[in-house]
Amino acid sequence: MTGDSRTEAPAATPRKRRRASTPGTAAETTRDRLMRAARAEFTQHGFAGARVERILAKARVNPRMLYHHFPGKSGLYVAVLEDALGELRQHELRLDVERADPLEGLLQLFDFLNDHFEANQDLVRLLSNENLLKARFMRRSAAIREMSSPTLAMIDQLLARGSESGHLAPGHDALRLYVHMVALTQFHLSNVHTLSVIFDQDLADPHWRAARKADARTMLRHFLLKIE
Amino acid sequence: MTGDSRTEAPAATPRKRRRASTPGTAAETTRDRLMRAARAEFTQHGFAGARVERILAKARVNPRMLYHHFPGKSGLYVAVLEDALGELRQHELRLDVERADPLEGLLQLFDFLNDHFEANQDLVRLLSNENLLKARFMRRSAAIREMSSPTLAMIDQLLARGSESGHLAPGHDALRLYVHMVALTQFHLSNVHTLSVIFDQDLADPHWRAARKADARTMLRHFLLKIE
Amino acid sequence: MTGDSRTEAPAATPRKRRRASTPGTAAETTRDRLMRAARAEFTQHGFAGARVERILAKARVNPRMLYHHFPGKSGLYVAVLEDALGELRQHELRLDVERADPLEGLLQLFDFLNDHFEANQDLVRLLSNENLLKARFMRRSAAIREMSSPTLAMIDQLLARGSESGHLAPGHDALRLYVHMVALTQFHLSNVHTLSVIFDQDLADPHWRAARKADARTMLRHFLLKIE
Amino acid sequence: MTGDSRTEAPAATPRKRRRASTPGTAAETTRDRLMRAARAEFTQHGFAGARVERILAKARVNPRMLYHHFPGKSGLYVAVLEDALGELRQHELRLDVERADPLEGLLQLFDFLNDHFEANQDLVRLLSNENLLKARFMRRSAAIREMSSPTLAMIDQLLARGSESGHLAPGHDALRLYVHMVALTQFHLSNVHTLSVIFDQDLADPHWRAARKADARTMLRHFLLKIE
DNA sequence: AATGAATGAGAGTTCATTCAT
DNA sequence: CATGAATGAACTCTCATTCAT
Repeated sequence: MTGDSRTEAPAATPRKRRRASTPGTAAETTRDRLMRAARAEFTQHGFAGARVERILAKARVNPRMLYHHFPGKSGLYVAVLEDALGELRQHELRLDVERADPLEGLLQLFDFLNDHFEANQDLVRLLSNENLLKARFMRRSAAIREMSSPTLAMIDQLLARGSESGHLAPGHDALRLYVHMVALTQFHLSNVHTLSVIFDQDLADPHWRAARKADARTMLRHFLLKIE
Repeated sequence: MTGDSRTEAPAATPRKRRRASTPGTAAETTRDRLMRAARAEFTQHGFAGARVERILAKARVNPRMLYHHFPGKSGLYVAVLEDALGELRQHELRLDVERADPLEGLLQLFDFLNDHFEANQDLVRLLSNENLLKARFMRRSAAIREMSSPTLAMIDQLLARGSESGHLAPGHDALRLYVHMVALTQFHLSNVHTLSVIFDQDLADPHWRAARKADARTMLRHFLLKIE
Repeated sequence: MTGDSRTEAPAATPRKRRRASTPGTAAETTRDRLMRAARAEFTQHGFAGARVERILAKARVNPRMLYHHFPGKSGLYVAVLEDALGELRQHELRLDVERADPLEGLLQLFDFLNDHFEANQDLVRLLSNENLLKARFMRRSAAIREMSSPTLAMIDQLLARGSESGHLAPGHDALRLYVHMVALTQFHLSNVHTLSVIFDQDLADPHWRAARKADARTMLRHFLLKIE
Repeated sequence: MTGDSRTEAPAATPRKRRRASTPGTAAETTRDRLMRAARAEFTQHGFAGARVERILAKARVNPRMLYHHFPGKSGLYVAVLEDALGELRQHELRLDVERADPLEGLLQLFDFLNDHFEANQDLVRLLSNENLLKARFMRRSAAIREMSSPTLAMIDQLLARGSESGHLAPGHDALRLYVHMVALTQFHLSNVHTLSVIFDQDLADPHWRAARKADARTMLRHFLLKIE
């Protein structure tokens, strides 16, 4: 562990800084290389399992440089977390909430979440790991709290319009709905390996995933429309 | 935090014999103390973050004894994992699958899972961590695979009887259904801290949890009954 | 290390004690089993590399029993050493020194040494290891010093008779001759593995050994007969 | 005890580069200090008996640095072994094989070996210990095999020239001859302590050694010239 | 903006031996 | 004559970080 006297200030702004950072290009900053390497390392090994030395080697960077750009291992970890969550929030907001059909809008959100998590399993692993740390680092990042709020507002709006127009059942709660959605789009990813071993089936198989998604989507639609 | 004051027979303990172990007695064997301490430590810190020294201290046991009873840190970890999963499987099987009404049976399973995970968050954290390790250790345990197989069979049976009698929609798949159930009973737990921070609400609140459970239960019932 | 306050008394008499000890038989004393196991262990791993636990396991004996029969690891080691050397000396004395032809007698001794070492590589390894320990343990054993003296006397006698009769060159020294003999019968054994690796040839091959022995024997005969 | 104040280039150092290393200078690199300390430690205690901690203390080096420069205890041990054997081979090759009189050449080799081993008893002990380990580590070192091959070739050449010219007996084998030579130059060293104790005489005494060497040299000359 | 050897605390593991029974 | 769990010191090795250059 490190001490971490950092309390608020987001040591590393997660948005693109300096020349758009085209990854893979030779003209990648030392800082960028560190971030990329760190993301891979933290994703693969979690915070405690991650090795600074491996990050350094992968980024082909001198130890001193890490401590020049970041406060230390934890600082780097926070930066990576902010970066990954930033990407999620940034894309999430692209939905046209104002005019979309409420049911369709919500299902679209579901689809987006499903596909984003499947495409960015880094993020899923980072979040899973961060929860195991009891959100110790996330808690300190103002940036993360700020970037999350719009989502619930959007859902709220869709639910309101939907229940007003009678297309959606009333009484739904935005946060709860969001949690259900994420549960149904993230759980099978944050547990692929264990589930695959336990039940001796490959849950990473695209067909299996497609069937699962269809199930989940159906479940959600019925839930939103529930009459009874 | 987690509750587990279990003293019962550890379903999965293929290692040493345990001298009649008089459950509930104060006389706890060294091995038992190690297991309890290890479970707490691995639960709290994950495998990489766990410290053998702390386990030893908590169990008031000499370093050598750990290696007398277990092959090492990993061996101890696997034993803990088997123990925790064993408890789940053992109780799961107590459900009366044979005679229960299919829908009721499945919802009963849902209730059981929901309550078991909420009562045994140790297990949830262990599984979450083990997945981050890509099920590296679980993969070695035949015991875990074996103890898990009856679960799907049980669900299969209920689904079959339900669709035959026309009470349940046909075409459901046992594994997929189980994954949905676990998603809807585990996700909010394996992400409490992160979600609570991100949305600035306490997802550990009993009322919130009760409401969430009701939602999930409804969602599941509709899904099972779906006619469309 | 252990302390070893033992200075003189040979804790363990190496000669057969109790019922002739027929090795391999079920009626083998605990002490015998310990000796057999210890000899194998010390032979294979040397003193520092030997593990008390392995000896215990191999002898199927309880730790306490080792310390009942021996003062500890070192005591056991000394007993093994005495035992192995005792066997050598005991056989060596069977030559008829009084009447044998001097040259033949000495060559017979050479043959005996050659064959005994090849047949008892345990002993060779034990001696090699003991020298690495600077004869630390051997030095303490009065038994070993006592059992060795007859050999030189025997050689002396043969050399004397041989030089008197003119059959052997004069001026030979018993100890030096003995050292030459042992060098030429033991070295290739106490270095088999290294030499085999270094020169990429199998020095354990019986043909190679036979040729080597013939060489050595010739060398020795010429040496004893040298006129020049 | 052993003398080796060597500061020359370590013939066998296939690892890190050594910055021009100005031989003879007081400025000894960390790696050099480690090697020197390790050589002393492994020589004195063998591989199993050697303590990394003592090497570290003697070299005044931080634990981490050992593992920065070497793969671990075994790696360090192998490096020491290569170093010591490298010195032997390097000097061995300085003999003028091409032009020397065959008999003189071989006796010169004998003299060199005798003196080198007496002066570098480190090497003798290392080899003896390595054989007890069944050449486990040496086997991994290609460097050692490579550096050793010229030796036999050299002997072969001398034997060939000698038997052609009729000065040496025909039928000699290079490897066997080398083994005899090393037996007669190394055995009394790799068994000094045990022999000295067993026969209660000081085999380290220079006079004794000189007489022994003379004996061995004679023995070898006669062997090479043998007509019979 | 960059280097790479150095640090010391602490990681997991293993040792020969002894205690309670 | 026998058990096997217990001991604590010491083992090899690894950690995130910083120093001298």
